Amino acid sequence: MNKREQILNATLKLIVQKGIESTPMSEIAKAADTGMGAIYNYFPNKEALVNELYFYLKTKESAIIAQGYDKELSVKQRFVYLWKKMITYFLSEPLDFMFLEQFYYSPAINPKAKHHGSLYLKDLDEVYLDGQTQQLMKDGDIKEWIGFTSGSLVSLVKLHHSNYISIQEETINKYIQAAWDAVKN
Amino acid sequence: MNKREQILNATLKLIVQKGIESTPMSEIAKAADTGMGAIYNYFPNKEALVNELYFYLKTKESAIIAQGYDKELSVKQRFVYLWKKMITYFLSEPLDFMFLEQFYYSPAINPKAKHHGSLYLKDLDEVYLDGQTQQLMKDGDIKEWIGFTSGSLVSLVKLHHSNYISIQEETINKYIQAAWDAVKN
Amino acid sequence: MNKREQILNATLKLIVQKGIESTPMSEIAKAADTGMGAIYNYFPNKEALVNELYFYLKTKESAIIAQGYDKELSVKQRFVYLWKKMITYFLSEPLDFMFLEQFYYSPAINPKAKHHGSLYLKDLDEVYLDGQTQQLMKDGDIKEWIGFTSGSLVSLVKLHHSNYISIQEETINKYIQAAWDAVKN
Amino acid sequence: MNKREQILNATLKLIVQKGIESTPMSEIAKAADTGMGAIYNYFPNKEALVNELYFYLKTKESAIIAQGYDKELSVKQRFVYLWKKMITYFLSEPLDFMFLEQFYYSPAINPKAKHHGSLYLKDLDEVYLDGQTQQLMKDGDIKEWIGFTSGSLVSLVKLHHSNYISIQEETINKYIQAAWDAVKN
DNA sequence: CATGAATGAGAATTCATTCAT
DNA sequence: GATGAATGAATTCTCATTCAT
Repeated sequence: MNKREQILNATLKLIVQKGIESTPMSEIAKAADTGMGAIYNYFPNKEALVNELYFYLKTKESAIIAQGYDKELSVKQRFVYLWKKMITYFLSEPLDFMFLEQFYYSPAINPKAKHHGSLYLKDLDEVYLDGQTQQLMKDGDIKEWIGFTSGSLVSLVKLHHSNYISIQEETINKYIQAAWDAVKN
Repeated sequence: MNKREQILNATLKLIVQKGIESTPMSEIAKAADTGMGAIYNYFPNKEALVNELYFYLKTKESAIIAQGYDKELSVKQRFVYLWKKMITYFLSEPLDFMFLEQFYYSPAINPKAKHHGSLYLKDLDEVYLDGQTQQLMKDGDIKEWIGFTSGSLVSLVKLHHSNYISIQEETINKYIQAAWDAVKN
Repeated sequence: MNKREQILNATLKLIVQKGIESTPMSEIAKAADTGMGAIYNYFPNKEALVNELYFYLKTKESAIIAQGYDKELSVKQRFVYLWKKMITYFLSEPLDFMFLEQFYYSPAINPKAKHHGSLYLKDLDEVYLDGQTQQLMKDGDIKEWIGFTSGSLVSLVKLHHSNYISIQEETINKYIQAAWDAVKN
Repeated sequence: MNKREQILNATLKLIVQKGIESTPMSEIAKAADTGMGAIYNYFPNKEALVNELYFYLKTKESAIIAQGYDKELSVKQRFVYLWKKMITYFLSEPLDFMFLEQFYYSPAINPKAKHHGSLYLKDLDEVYLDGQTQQLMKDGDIKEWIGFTSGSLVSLVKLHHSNYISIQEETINKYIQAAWDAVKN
């Protein structure tokens, strides 16, 4: 892990725990094991650091979800594959998940960084498009349907990380099936 | 509107627009049309103000959703009624919605205020319980199923308020039907 | 006790315990069992209140010390009487003593109130003057000698109220005798 | 003089002149020729600053009084030496003296800092102990006797710095002799 | 007269950012 | 490049004083 990533990860951990404004640059420096000045070699200021962190995590998320993805599978198989990848990732990386959730609406994240949020949807777009073309899935705006599915599944992760429920590996499949029931024709 | 609510509403508006830490108490006072000191007569400090705002909105949400609710209706009718009420409320009150979403995970909200979040679920609980008893709905943890449904629908509101999509009255029914398809047997 | 004295005594207690600036007018009002506005009927502002308290205590001190004083007694008898009166008073009224000690030098007390400090010395002045005239006591500036004696005895009260020592009734006489040894020819 | 001492001395001067609460940190910073933030590198907060100042002056006092002290001298010589050193120091450093006097009882000084007050008494203790052993001085609690002597002499310094009297070099000896008369057998 | 809510100036403290080393 | 002490603007919070009731 290079110094830039050290800084990003230290920032992630501290910000999720204490919030942006309760996390001084000095503490980030300490946690990243550098001096404060060094941070300013990689990021022009605190705001940029936080925004780049958002971007960094979104990119990471996309990469992980797309990993091992096989375009040749059936619509339903791809549907299950992608959503399962996402849930698994978010369950295994609470900090990543909580940061992204918490700052989705935050004015601390500028629109440019936020926009990147939709990049990973390309594969998903295709699945839903194919699903509609093959009459397997309900008609309508694809962005809306993806949001709909995503919301239901992410919601479970949210409850899990809030300690209201404890999601098990086997229940994931059940809920992905339900998500499919919602969108299928 | 009494002074306490004036302050809460001014706080809501400013915090959603600019974030907690970019909203000085002095600006809240100005927006609420009081002196700064008056705020401290109602709330011991800024943290408490934000937490009470969270609590206040959760209470408001519960009240609005439960309004006009008829326990005698069928499971499906109650399902539709409650979720529609929620979506309509969140679509009509973007500030309320964005605040609650944004601070769900925030370390700025303490667990006590957060806990209140689940209070309004009593009616929903009943619907899902009845649904399972009558074999109309899939088995499993009710909290999980409510989270699942809620997530899918809230997600649409989220996209709407992010200007990615524009939800119309008629599409709401379509998505509530899909949410039903997900949970029904 | 009239309201003015209620306020003065509440002020005394709170200020000795917590200091002037850590004692808000609102707390004084509460302790004096009045509203804040009432205080401003008796004292134009906080500074005046504190200064009048100083003056009030100095007057009280003078009155108590002079009480039962008999000018016809011998120099030594009067010396013992007055200093014993003073020590007894200061031992029995820790708050009075601590306030006067603490604010002797304080810039919070203006010179006019402070000046009053020497009023009660009239009787003492006479004792020392008579003592010098009768060649019983050492020559020199009377203010200095009174200060000298006063310092030694007050110091014991100070140690007592600081819990470093515990002065007993019988030891008072011993130290007044020593104080006499210091000034006698 | 290092920055820490610059800050302590600026604090001393301002606090004696205007009192703790009328001395903003910003003014201390200006007087110490630093930024406000720098003060907080040396002292965690204002209260700590004042307490450390008390401790600093007590330590300074001890050091100065003990300077050049010769344990081999007679009891009386040592008695005269130590008290003269103390008076001379307090006469030459009005700020040190007035600060220590003013805050002896102040709730602004915590017991820990105050406790240090008695450390310098070790040499004095010995003098009084030897004096009693050699039957030169009156019997009784040594802490009380030291307080007694100290009080009488300090009182003169107090009057001097209050401009009620003007102590001269030659009169010091007179009063130390009187102090000796008080304690001698 | 008495009350105590409201005001807002003023203080302590924090922390992003700079820059001498 | 890296460091972290120093800066001082900005923020939270307090509380003396006023004044409508």
